[in-house]
Amino acid sequence: MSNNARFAEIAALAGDPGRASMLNGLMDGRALTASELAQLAGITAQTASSHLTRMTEAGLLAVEKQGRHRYHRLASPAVAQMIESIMRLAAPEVTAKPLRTGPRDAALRAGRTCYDHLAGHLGVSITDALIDAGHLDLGLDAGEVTDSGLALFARAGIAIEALTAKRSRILCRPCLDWSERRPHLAGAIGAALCSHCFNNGWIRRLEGTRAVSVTPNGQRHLRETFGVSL
Amino acid sequence: MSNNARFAEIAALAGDPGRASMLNGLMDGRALTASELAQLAGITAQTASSHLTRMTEAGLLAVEKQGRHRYHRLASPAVAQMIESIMRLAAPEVTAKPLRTGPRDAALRAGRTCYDHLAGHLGVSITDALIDAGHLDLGLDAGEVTDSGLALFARAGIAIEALTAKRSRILCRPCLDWSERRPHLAGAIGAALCSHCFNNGWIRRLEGTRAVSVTPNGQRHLRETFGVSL
DNA sequence: ATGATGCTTCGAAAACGATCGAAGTATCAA
DNA sequence: TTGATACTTCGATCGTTTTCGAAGCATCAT
Repeated sequence: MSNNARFAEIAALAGDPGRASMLNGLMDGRALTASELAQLAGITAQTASSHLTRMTEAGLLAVEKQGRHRYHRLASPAVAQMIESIMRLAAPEVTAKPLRTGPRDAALRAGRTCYDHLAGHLGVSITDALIDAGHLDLGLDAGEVTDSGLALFARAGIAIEALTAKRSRILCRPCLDWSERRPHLAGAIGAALCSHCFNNGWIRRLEGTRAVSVTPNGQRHLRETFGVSL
Repeated sequence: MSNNARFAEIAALAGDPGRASMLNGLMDGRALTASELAQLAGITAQTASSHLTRMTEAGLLAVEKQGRHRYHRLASPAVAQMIESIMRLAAPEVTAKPLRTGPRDAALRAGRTCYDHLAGHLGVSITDALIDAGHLDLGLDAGEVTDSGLALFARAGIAIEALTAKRSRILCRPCLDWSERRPHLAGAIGAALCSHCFNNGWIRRLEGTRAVSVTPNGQRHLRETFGVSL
């Protein structure tokens, strides 16, 4: 198959509303079952199954069989990056007034994971606090951690040297937040910060969703260490 | 329209073989006429016209009217980035043996522009030379210019400070080369290096194509300044 | 075993989108 | 004005894709 045909095939896969919903649903990095994805996309199990098969064969998804469940996840960070780059074009003007989609997903808007970093009000608040304090500098495409930021992460016990050492991944970049319509911190630093929060019990995942809640302990640490007011 | 519908719409636009050809053809950053794009995609002018209209309305392309010609180009670097991220997934294994597509596009394989930086044998050679000499360090996602690299670019008259100052764009990153199946230098540095080569007459665009050829003068400078052997 | 759950395969109906011929508008060159 | 070129619009056709009901297979619980 020619390069161009493969290009079109990949893009076309992402170009169906049902499949697009599933891909977006997997953007938090977790693996979901076929049924969950079907419900998420608002289609029947049969339809979802066919979509999932096609996306797996094309290398977009990876499957893991566990008993009678089949867990689907994005096959690689490269897939997540493609999805994000499409999102960015699909995003309405950042200046558009934030339309509230209803109280149903208040928890998601408050805080959630976005592939491997933090998003929602939580993610944006942390990012804003870091920028305001001069620890971080975000452009449209890339970003940089300042010297004071490096010192801060070091004090917090996040080893930045280990991240910069293997330069296989971009250290610091912005990622457009769906609910807040503003950028939050992504890249290796964003991922490290997210796992740090999980590991220290600062945040907890709400059972069965991609939403996360901040524990009282986490609230204190985020305020004291990073100057985040939630 | 919901976010998800817009996401699917954008992806679907890139998911048609004809439109995919056009988008790829515009990846060198130039603006092409509707006829050129139609021929490139192997479709009639009518079909191309409808495709171009749709992509323009969706914000993927920008048009400029000049006499009876209409010049189409990618609407923004964000569009180029999306295309590249899809390309990356569509690319066959990098380990695959480089299949030669015929002598017809030998010039393109030798050297061409890729959106705003250099690609082909030329682009990869420069990148390799910089890496070998320890001026550059490229990972999968990101890259870094070493101190010796910064000094080298400064000596060559490329103002890196101006690029790092406005951090709105990523400075240095790899971009997968189609013909060489290996990464070449992209990002703000890649773009700066490319225009430097054009401005100093080191390379010249072959009339009506995205191919570039190295002038004798350029050959000498590239060898002496950057240690590139072509 | 028996029934329930999770998922896939098959097949047919329905919707959609790409394509191009034909005709129309706009610009250029005499 | 006349004819050529560049592009768009209209309309009809045709192939593809999506979709879901029905049925089948695999796993689990009892």
